Amino acid sequence: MRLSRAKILSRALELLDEQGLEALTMRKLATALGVHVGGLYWHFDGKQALLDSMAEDILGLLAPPGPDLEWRERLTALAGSLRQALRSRRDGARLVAGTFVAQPNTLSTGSALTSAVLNAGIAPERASTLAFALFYYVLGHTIEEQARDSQSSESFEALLVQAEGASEEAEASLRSMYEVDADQRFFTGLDVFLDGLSLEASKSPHPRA
Amino acid sequence: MRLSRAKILSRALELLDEQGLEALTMRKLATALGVHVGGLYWHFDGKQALLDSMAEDILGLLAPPGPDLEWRERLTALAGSLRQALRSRRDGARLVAGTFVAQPNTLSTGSALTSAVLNAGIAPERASTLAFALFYYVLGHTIEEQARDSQSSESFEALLVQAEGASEEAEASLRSMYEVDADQRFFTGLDVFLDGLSLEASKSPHPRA
DNA sequence: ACCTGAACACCGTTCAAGT
DNA sequence: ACCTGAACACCGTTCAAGT
Repeated sequence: MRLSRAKILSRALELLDEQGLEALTMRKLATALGVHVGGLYWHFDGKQALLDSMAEDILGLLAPPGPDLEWRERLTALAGSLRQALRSRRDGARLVAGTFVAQPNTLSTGSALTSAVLNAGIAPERASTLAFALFYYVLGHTIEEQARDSQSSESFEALLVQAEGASEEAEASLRSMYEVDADQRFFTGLDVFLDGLSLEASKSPHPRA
Repeated sequence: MRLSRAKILSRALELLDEQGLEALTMRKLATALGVHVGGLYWHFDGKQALLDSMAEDILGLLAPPGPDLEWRERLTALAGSLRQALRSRRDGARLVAGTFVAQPNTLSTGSALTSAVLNAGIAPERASTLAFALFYYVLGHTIEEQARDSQSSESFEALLVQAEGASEEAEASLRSMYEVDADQRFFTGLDVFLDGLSLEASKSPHPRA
């Protein structure tokens, strides 16, 4: 069974789903491929290079929104699709957060977000800044979602008990994370950001679309 | 020289500043303290417990805003102070992102944000969700800021060259991260979110303050 | 060109034994 | 109570040597 970048990559993504980011080691990956560790280093420069490729692969799942969407629907679709892409693999958000790659899919994700923000009527010199702001929100939210997936519900109970002593707000905060489902929390925060964008655009309009 | 939780913790934070999160190992920490590795495990249950304590220590730097501030000023101060706390140590944001602790400072950070959002006039059942949204934004932004600090400017040049081939937007995006300073990017994104909050509050007002 | 085999320089964690 | 000393079970990476 011959090796190849593609084969290594897909096996690595499988391992990620099965065991999580922590357990993804070059040695386990080699064993899973029926090969000695050293062999991997002919195809990839190192573990980080492999992780970068995995992140790039995940961002490749981002669905380009239909071209006839209004800016707000377009940004909602993009942000939702980005979140889904990150959620497609266990620890996907943390994986992407740990890499900073200039590869096709990563760059096109950035430019898709930026052009959608431009379409909202935001001035060019602020558009990319705000596109990144949106990206950070999606990334941060999804990291936390997946962190919760990996946590046993018992340890979350314990956390709640701890919080009860602290303050009303602290307890209510945690409880809402437990009760309100992730989709709703995600889109609630997103909508507030988009409300802000539309207000920003109406203040100093740069018409487009 | 006797060991203690406090001594281990402060030496660990120094090591973090000097070498970064990757290089912070139990063995190096033990050596820096003039002690054998095993000794650390009497004071901390494991490396994660130490990291949790470090995160808790960092969040302890969050300055409580004056009580007579208007909600928007209060949230701006809180978010800015949170960012500064995370930036007080090398890789501070990534450190905090990797922990999910129910300890006093962590919980009080959450409740400070939540009560400030409540003060903005947001309905209680949405306040904590939006407080978290804000938290994710600050965390994500600061992680990226610190990632850039740790990157050589040459590798950033190389990234830009890569991006030039991709698309206009991609290049402009990256260039803006390079040119616009971090403070300005941070508060630009924050303002948009706060604009959204005020709009949200005016739609279904829950008056407070 | 592509992989083996073995080594190098590390890790986190445990635990009997010492003091 | 607090730490030593030593071991266990891992890591990522390199590289001569094989095919």
